[in-house]
Amino acid sequence: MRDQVKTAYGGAVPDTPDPIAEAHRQWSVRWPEHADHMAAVTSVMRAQQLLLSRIEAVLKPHGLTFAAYEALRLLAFTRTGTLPMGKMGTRLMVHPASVTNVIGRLERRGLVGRAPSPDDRRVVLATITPAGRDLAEEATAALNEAGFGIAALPAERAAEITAALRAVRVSVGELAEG
Amino acid sequence: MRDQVKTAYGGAVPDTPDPIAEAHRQWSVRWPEHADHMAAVTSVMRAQQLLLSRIEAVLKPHGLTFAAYEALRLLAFTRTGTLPMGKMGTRLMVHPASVTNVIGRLERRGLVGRAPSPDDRRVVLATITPAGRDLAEEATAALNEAGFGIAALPAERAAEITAALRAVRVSVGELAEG
DNA sequence: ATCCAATATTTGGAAGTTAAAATAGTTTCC
DNA sequence: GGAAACTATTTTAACTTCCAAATATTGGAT
Repeated sequence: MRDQVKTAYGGAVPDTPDPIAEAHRQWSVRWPEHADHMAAVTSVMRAQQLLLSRIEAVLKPHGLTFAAYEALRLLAFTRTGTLPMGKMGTRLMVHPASVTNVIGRLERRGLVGRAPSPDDRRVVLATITPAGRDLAEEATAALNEAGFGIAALPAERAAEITAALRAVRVSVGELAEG
Repeated sequence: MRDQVKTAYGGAVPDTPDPIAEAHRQWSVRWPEHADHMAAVTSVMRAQQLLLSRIEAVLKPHGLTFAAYEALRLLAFTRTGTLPMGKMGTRLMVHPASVTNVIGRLERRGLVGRAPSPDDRRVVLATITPAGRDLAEEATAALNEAGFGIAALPAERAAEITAALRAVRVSVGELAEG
């Protein structure tokens, strides 16, 4: 079992002990006052990449991408299983066109239905079907079992991440201070 | 100045005080032992989305996407300004096909050159041009000025994020414990 | 010398993203 | 009652990413 440098996208092995620490060092030489920000941003990007690839690997056997899973879960979590397209975009923080796209694919698979709202005919209502509910439940169980790709991480460490990143969301104005 | 719910993709305003806290509550009801992991992962995804959109806004006037910037910066940071395509993929942690793609675009704009390696004819060497170097320098200055999208965040908070996320990278096996 | 397994890159295709324009329906306000 | 302004969704087009398959090239084993 050699320590080869393997495939390198999803689950990867860099050729430097810690590429981010290395970049931080490089930055410190020329722009010391910005090195911490650079490293934080790079860390977020890299963590997202790692987590996304693990999560999509868990979801793949169920035929879902992360985007599709999020949409399905959102619907499954509402009492009626129905939500206007626009509302979904807001909740998921994605572009309306992305909602159209994802829901379109889910619809073709019979996991959600689509119908114009009786109240406002501009509005299109997406509704999760029983099959969609089953799949959402199934996929959620799989993700939980897999600890969302970070099962090995103690819960306290996970909570620290949430807390540390709340500062970003506040700083960017998504959240009120709190 | 009303508190309207605005555009909602790039820089967004959710319709709940803190959507992640809300999701954590929901999760706690049914899967309490996984709620922290779910929240951490969701936080990373959301932070990445927010930061990426701010960073791309800074880079846009310079005609670069974040991916293009990273590739250019990587080349600019090597002494010779030259790297094999494969090596770039490893360093940037992206799929080889993505490297082909990005370098192709940079090449068309005269920011990098491409040439087969004299040593190994399977290998293609990408080299940054003087114009590429200038642009990289310029874009880096812009990013620094913008504090990488989190100028408002104190450096200590930024460092906390890097530290907290190092745990993820370790847990996933990208990094040795340290 | 040759064959075969590994390596490096590119191509083609599915998915996702965004911005901008098109379409349709609703509301507001004279 | 009708024009103008606004809102919701979809379409289109341009990018980006990844995967899987194809194409070259190399290097080691026979």
